[in-house]
Amino acid sequence: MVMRKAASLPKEQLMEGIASFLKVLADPTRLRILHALQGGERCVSDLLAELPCTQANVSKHLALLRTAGIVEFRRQGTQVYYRIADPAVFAICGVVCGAMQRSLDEKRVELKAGKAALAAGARA
Amino acid sequence: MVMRKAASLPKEQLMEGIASFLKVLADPTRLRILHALQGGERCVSDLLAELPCTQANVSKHLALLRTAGIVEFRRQGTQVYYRIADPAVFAICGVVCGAMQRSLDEKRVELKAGKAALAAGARA
DNA sequence: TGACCATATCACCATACGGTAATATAACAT
DNA sequence: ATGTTATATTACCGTATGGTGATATGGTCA
Repeated sequence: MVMRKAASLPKEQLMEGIASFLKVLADPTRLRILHALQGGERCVSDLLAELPCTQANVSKHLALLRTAGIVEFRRQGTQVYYRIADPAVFAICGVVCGAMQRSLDEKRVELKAGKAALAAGARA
Repeated sequence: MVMRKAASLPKEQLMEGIASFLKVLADPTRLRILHALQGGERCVSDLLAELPCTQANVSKHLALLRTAGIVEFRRQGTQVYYRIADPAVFAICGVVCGAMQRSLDEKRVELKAGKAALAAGARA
């Protein structure tokens, strides 16, 4: 039996995919939109009320999130309700926050060590 | 006793922080660098050997990763060895891969449903 | 010192991206 | 039909970003 090469994309393409997914998340306005959607479905005008944004701008960001598969939507009358498609988004943000926290803590420690070294140098 | 306002940044700034952290991750070349570093410390010339990149380019990307606190480095002679500062990076990539996978699966299902609907429509 | 290696930084270009105003589309009401 | 509201799309502008070649910096060796 011939072994199929297990749908593992050329790794090169996987990197491209991860990068373009992350690019969509890597914008403060889109993160604010996702944060607003964390409280449940919202229609575009709800989002407009919560965000300091133009309607065109929000719509553009929503389109991006939509094509990335990060949000889904549903029409109700003239309104369009958006919702998070996969809560993994919040897991990502959580991990990022943790990493940032650790990174900051480390910087703080290094800073303290640096000051101590300087003081020692001054005494010498 | 006066309650301190618990170092909770204005949420606005938190979004900016997460976004700029993710922006650093959201580039295929930098992901390739991180992937190479997953096998342990590498010096710049090692990375140059593994990546289809200019030296200036790799150096620029490493500088970005450094200032974001994603990698750390150590000098040894004329060489500079880089390493991952926090393996959370890989956790993030893992979660992203999972989300992408689910998103693709969903698209596949919708596609199938769409075809079925078309077929039903054709029969009607 | 000077030559040589590894790495970092600079100046520049082309492209991508976020924001906006204007316009288009879609659903409903009259 | 016409008008109105809600959302999407388009065209454009300014800026940020990735890539590159040239140059600078820093360490080692003779």
